[in-house]
Amino acid sequence: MLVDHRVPRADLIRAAALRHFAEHGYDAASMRQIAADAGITIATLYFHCSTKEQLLFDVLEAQMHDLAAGFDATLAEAPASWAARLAAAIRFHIQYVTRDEAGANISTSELRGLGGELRERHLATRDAYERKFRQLLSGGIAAGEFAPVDVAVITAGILGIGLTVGRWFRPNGRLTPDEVADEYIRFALKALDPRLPAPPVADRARPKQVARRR
Amino acid sequence: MLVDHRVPRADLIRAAALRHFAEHGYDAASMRQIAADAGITIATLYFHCSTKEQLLFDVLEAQMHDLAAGFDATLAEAPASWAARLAAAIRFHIQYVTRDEAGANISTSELRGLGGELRERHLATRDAYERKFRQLLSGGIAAGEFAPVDVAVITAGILGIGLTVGRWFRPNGRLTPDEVADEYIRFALKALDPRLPAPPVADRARPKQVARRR
DNA sequence: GTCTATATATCGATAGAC
DNA sequence: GTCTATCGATATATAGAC
Repeated sequence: MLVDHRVPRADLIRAAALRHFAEHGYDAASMRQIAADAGITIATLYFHCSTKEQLLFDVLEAQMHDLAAGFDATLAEAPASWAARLAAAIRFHIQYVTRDEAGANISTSELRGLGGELRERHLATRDAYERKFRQLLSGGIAAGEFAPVDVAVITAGILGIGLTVGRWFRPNGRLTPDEVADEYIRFALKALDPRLPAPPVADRARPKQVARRR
Repeated sequence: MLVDHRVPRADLIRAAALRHFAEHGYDAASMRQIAADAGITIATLYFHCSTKEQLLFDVLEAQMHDLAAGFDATLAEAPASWAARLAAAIRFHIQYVTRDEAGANISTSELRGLGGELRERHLATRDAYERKFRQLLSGGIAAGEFAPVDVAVITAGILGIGLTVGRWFRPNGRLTPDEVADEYIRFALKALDPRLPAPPVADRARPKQVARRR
């Protein structure tokens, strides 16, 4: 009775799929192995999902909605200043991607597996999350709490940092997720401080390009 | 005589492989299609390379050596100040990943295709490039031209930005590669300016975590 | 060096019994 | 809902003629 019916099968399947997509990549992941990991056969797996691509879509969407919900919950209790809110958002994002669960962030790396309408729909979900981050920057700039920057470019940079942190971070490494977040928060808030002068634009002489190997 | 023997076959094969690995990913890329793209059959392809994994290794190594050579050439003619040198390095990196050639940076996304010794060897090549970047930061800090930061973390962040720029940048977009580089250079140099005070450490209260879907 | 033909394995997806 | 068995396509890699 109290065995394991408490976790719906669909969630078991998504969890298994996430592990395999994250570890082997979408194309290399096998539906047979995903099914085995979820304790069923491939035929049963196909009873629960229509195609491999649809399964990837479901996994990515569930993850992005999870991320967005955590973001909202974090900001709901964050202090009022724009700097504090951006700091809380960065810290949440870093903590999310440094969880030791498999595949904390495969939305970018496995997006190639999606095509057509499913791809468009997931990109819209991703954009919605990025827009939340952008509004933190543009709001702070409008309020005079941040120095003016190119909001789209800097937002992409901050999210890009988070994306790659998930790749190199190791739970037993030198720093904790909080310490990593501290470093990036300090870096970003100093760069965004409106009271500080911007450095002179650096020499824009084109760097020397060596011929690429063909 | 002056037909196309000027480009060695091995280079044609690597270029075709790079295109397919970048576009479809390592696992989804087909050796038959790579061969066809290079104007030969799969049997001829296997005459020139031993395995698909070895071909990926060769492609990634050629690209990293290309990147490192460009980096060295850029710094060889960069001004003496650490800020100017870091700016030149960032600009070079951004310009490299925003080239419209296919797969300007697949070293991270397709690393999963390598295992065992080949993986270790390529990681060593990658580390060598990252070390060049780290030395710009640690050198500037030691000289008092940069504020003290965690060199490994900030270097990873800067390279992470570059990695993701290669994903969203579009040649006909709003900004040129130089303008994108300007934005990140300004951001980084301001954050690293030793004459400016660091912002107060942000509230480290743990962000609220919602339960993840299973 | 390049080809045709093929060996062998695994893939995604389905049919149909229970 | 879950299974066994299988279809048809495609994959990497190789054998052997030229």
